[in-house]
Amino acid sequence: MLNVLSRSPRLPASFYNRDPRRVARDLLGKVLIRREGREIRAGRIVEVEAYLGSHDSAAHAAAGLTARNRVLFGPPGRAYVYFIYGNHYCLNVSCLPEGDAGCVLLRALEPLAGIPAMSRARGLKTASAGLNELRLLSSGPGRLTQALGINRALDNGKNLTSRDSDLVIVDDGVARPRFKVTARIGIAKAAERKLRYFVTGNAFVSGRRK
DNA sequence: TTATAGATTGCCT
DNA sequence: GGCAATCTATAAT
Repeated sequence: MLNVLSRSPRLPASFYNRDPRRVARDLLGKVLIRREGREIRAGRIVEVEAYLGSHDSAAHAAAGLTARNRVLFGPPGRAYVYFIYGNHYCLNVSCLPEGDAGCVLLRALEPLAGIPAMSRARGLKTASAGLNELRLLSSGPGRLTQALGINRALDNGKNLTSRDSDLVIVDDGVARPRFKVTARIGIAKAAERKLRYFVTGNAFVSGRRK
């Protein structure tokens, strides 16, 4: 597993230099990897949401360029990490060329590697392989960042397409899975827009899985 | 300077 | 299913 993932190619900047809705769909089935020397923590992306630019009132970019959201207006393929509800970090990837905002929020991963390290980072007692324990690792946007040790000071603005980055998304050759599209979770504005994408039938998808 | 809402989670009933 | 915890970016005063 580790060898397969280590050999897998990173997604290039051109992958992210597109409409966030297209990027969101195509990220399903790809693998997010945190490298720590020879060790890695990794999970397959099974749930995402697209956030658009100024015409999407739910997006942080809707208010225009600010100190917090400047990464969204930068080049594609960068990590946009923000702190929310006084407790949680959320990880997004910037899309579209410099000057155009837009991103994809990563909402859930299926754990693949580094599970004991993820379990420790999440403060869970057991590293057991039961499905319930595994779901607690990275099913949810705040959970997956905690599991991979992602925070704003460390990772905001990081180039996910760079060779020497310790945070990357790779394509390990698994075909894009079937997916469903629904409204986004936890937002009040533009709540009717169908911009959430998740893998059909996957147990690691957070929230409602209809 | 003060107020408020928020792309969540986990614990309680 | 309900709701408190916890803090910061941004809006309002």
